[in-house]
Amino acid sequence: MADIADSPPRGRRGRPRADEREARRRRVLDAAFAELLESGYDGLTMLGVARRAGASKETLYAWFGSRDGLLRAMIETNADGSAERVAAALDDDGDPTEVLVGYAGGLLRLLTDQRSVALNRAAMGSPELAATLLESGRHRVGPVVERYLGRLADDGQIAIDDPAEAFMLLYGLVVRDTQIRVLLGEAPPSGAAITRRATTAVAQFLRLCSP
Amino acid sequence: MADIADSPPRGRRGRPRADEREARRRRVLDAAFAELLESGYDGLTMLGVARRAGASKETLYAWFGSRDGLLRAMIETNADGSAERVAAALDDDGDPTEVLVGYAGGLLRLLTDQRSVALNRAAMGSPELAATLLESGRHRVGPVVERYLGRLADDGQIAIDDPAEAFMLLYGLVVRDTQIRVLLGEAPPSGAAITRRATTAVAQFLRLCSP
DNA sequence: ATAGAATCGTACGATCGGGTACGCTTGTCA
DNA sequence: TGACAAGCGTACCCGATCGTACGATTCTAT
Repeated sequence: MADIADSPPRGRRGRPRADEREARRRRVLDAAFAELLESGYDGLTMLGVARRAGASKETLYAWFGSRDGLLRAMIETNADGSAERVAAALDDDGDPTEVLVGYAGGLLRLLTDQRSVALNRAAMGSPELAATLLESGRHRVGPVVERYLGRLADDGQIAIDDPAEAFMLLYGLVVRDTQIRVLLGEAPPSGAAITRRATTAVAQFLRLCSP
Repeated sequence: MADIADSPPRGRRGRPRADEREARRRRVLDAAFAELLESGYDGLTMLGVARRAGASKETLYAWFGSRDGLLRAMIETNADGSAERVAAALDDDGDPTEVLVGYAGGLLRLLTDQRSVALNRAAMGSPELAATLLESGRHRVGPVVERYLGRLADDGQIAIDDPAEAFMLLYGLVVRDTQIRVLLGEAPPSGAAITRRATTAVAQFLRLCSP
């Protein structure tokens, strides 16, 4: 239902100022996300996006080349934000438990976030998109976490053999099958549930990582 | 590539014997799975299935009513097999560790099985199918495992508060993000990797479930 | 043998979405 | 102020697929 904010006047046309380009692009991507949320991968039509964004089909093709190009742009936009948030959560010299709980909560929130869910669902419908998502998402975030865990191990705070293995363990304890369930239509966990899960998962992780 | 075995002679028509009906139905479902595997949810067309099964479109509509009806039949067929296998794995009075390792391996194999993967991907494209999958899959298997864990707890073999919670913990330790990765196109784990994972996961589970 | 059921093959109508083309409008910049 | 770029609206083509219809064919049952 949520329509686009009408920042540019209704009949807006003509050559835009440079700073408006960026806003326009965001508006189009927002519209695309909204369409994806409401109608799913199949339901995402170029005409629908264009209408919702107050743009024309031809503009979309000029900017993104094709429907897949639009989807790719959406994935990359979303991944950029995710990677930044994860890196920020781990860039903290405080108590490892707290840092990890913060990261774990963020991870759960991220994975069950509306946009991520919609994109993951969409990616299941196209091998190319799936590869893009895997590449720009998991393969970019994993190493960051592994480095952090490696540092903890070097400091003797935890005892692990392999940072990658430890990362997967932590991931499993935190996420379990939550993401799949949400992808299949279950309601995402509440904020309280996320906090609870993050806390117990990190506790279990630390318990498994001490002699 | 794998084409259909040509049990019924090429030009086969006319009223079939009763025992052939069942075989025919399986052939059609097999063909549908093959199409789904190769071409995905969007690529699964009634004509394609009909051709591959050596049947006609009209027959498919007579049997399944619609494209969604066919998909639903596929999900239910697959779920029946899965539920049976899980129940069988847990119907064993032997050493809990061994039983759990057997179950864990079976679970991983199940979740990364080609057909399950294809069906899960398909379900992401349609809320109705997703609900069907969730209902006939997870919601049917979960309670079985929880009952088994509850029995272990009653016998004092493990210390847990809530069987449901314990089930989720075990699930997380076993599966981690394996299913999602496979859904997104990564290669499924090898048999050896599955065994390894099942063993360590159960060990970790038991370690977390003892005072 | 004969009737009739099940099914094939094929054709058909309808809808829908991707992608393209083009004229008209409206800002920006020189 | 005038030229030009950006973009809207709309119409159009094309291909694909769902679902339906119907005659022709071949097997089973009586």
